Amino acid sequence: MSEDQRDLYYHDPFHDDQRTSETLFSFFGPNSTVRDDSSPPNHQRFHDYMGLSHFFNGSTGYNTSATTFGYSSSSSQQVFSLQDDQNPVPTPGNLVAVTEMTPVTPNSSSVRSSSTDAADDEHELNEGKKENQTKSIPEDVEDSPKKVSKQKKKEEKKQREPRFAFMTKSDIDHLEDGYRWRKYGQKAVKNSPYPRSYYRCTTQKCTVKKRVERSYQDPSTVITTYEGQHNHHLPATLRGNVGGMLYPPSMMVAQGAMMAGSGGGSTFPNEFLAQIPHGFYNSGGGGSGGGGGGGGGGLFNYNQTTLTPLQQLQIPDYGLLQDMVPSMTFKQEP
DNA sequence: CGAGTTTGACCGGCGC
DNA sequence: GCGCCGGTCAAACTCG
Repeated sequence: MSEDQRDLYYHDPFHDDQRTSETLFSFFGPNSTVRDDSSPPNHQRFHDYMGLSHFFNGSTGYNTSATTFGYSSSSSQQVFSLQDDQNPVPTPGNLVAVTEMTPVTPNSSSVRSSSTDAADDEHELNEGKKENQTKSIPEDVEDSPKKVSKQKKKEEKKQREPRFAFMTKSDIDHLEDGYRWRKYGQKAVKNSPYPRSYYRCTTQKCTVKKRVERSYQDPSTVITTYEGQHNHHLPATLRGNVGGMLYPPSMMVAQGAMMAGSGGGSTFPNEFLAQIPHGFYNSGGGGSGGGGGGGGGGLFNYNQTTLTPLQQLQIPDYGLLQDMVPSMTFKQEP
């Protein structure tokens, strides 16, 4: 993995930057510009925050502007939350989560290479790898299609699937998000006692991958990184009609608009929405749901999982959320 | 028996 | 060139 990637995955939102605990939510697209440690203080960075509604409206594609946004999160910690323009407001009981979006500069060299590159290279890459690993082709065959594909690979490598990551307070490593995933690897993470798991969407021809790891600084925090874009709907058969639950018609429309607007689209709203409301859904599904009782003060709880993205998403109020996910009971923290 | 997980090996990129 | 490291593969294994 390149240094840049390391920046993306470690320095930025997940590890080093946790000193500020503001980047609980991170989003990056291809060739993201990496924010370094000399980034402005938290409140300054709120200048760039945007609400998820922007995504829904398609007004800002992840790859067309350098934007960040935050969302409120709940936990026992207190940080601050975003309210209207860049006024970090303390919100007792809420833990701030911030999504950082970084501009996509096609020619940027800040992010490149590594075997995890673009998921659209995946098939080819895998095939190449398979060949390499299982057959160990002799050098003199180098002229063959393999070489060509290698070159092609290199070229394509510069384009990578959009990725976004977020952190959730959870005892569960692999959060349900409505999609079906197959684990294809696990690696020990440097400087962390917790392994990183690699998942791939099990749907045929869907190249979306995700990584799940636990923050070594805050073991209660799970870091999930999505890469790629689903080319299919949520599996309807999975734990009830998840897809239907996840996407209220309005959101589906907004999603479509966003996709069209950003030219090629981002997986962000898709995945993000999948991630968020699913917790609602599950929590409410079986019965009373875990979110009702109060306790540590989550916006909602999913078993031991606390997902907390509401306020900064600029979702107007909890009533709306209630409308979106009727099976779930929401409560707002003071 | 099929689908998913585990795990050791392998590969490629990158820094030194 | 070498070693480190992240990402992936695939055989073996587990589970329902």
